[in-house]
Amino acid sequence: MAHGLQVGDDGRNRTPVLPAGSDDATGDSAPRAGSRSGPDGARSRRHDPRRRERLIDTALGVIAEHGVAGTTHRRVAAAADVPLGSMTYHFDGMDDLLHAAFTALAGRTADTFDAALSGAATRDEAGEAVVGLITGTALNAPDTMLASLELYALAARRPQFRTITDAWMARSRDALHAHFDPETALMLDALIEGTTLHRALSLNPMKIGTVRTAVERIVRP
Amino acid sequence: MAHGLQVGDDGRNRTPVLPAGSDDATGDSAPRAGSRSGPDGARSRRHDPRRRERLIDTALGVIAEHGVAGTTHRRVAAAADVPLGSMTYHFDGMDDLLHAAFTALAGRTADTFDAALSGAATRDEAGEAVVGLITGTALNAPDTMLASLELYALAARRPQFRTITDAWMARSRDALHAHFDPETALMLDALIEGTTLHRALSLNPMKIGTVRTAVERIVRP
DNA sequence: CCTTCGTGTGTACATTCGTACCCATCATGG
DNA sequence: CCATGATGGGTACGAATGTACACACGAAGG
Repeated sequence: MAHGLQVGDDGRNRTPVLPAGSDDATGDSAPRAGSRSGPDGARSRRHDPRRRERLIDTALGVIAEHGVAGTTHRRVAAAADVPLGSMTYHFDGMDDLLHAAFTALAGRTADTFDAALSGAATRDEAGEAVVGLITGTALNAPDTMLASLELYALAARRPQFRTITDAWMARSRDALHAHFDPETALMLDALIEGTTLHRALSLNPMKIGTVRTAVERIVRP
Repeated sequence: MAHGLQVGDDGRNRTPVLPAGSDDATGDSAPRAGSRSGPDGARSRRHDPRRRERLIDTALGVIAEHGVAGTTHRRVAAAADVPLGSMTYHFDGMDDLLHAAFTALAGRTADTFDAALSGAATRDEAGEAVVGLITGTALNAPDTMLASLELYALAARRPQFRTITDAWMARSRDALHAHFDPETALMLDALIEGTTLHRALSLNPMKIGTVRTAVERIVRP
């Protein structure tokens, strides 16, 4: 059972069901053999615990590469090397997959945020931690940045995804509140957002020195 | 002729073509009558100069509402009340439509930017103009904000759209350079981006006073 | 040992999409 | 007044997608 997705549920059967692979049987496929393999060649066909988590990770990669638009069950399944049917088993639908993927993304990013800021003892160290977040690899990994953009666009349009961004932003603000007054935290948050975005899109990204100057100016009392 | 789209080109004919509306003829539609109308009821069937521009405008609205993902020829055509075939006539394909739409969006936004900043005489006035841009209606119209997000996501993934964002950002920077040193202009640009984004996504958007404080801190020498 | 049920897999189907035509119609310019 | 080409319009077709099943397996419990 996954997600309360029940299998033989409400008694409605749709079609009489044909015996086996009777009439169409596309023929191509050759589904066995090489693919889906452990180090050994032959078997390794089943029993994949944590497959759902693996699918979520894979989905984030697909989202980053192709956008929410280009994220299809088939593409994610192929990238994770699982059969298409596995998607409908583990997720209630496309929205469920997207929701799970973006929730994971927001959670990890917020964790990174928390970790960087919780290590700072002084206000100056906190400022430098912010500089590190903006210029570091965690927030700027192309996959993370691209997927975040997709989440923003999605959340802006579909309220059901706003809860993810809301929770994310709340966690970011809280992490900043530990070191800065509320207003400054808000401004810093916006600066981080804009700077990260610009660094991702611009051909010649802002120098780290400029980032540091900007942070210093914002946090300067 | 539009865009070198030639009509009877490469000699391959696909199917014999059936006489008129023979077999499928979905039945619904009722394509004449009310729709597509000027103020008068009956005719008004053709001659629509500037249709291409109208389609671009409509496409921006569709992009804002449904995202690039949900932007289809059929949806744009329906929204603009033109037949589907008109899309392939005026645009070489989906990418051409998107490119035209986002180019128009970037141009208009940059115009707004220029206009606001060119009206400022002093550094303080320029700062207040920036505050006005962030909190004003032009950049924050939901359609503009949403479409911009879509453009960012698209440009981040497809280099052919980067020229649009690059030109846009260059114009923004230039407008700021008229009043601020290059480094400050860069920081301001990032701040504008992040603040606008946060204001669009957040449930309780940053107060205008906070925006003003942030701008003042950044431009503070 | 055998039953049973959660997990995994393969495939069909309705729907929607981009695009490519072919035909109709009007504005021009001779 | 007519020929002509640009413009507008309708529709068919292959491809891709989300989803729903029907079947296959294998570990847990008797």
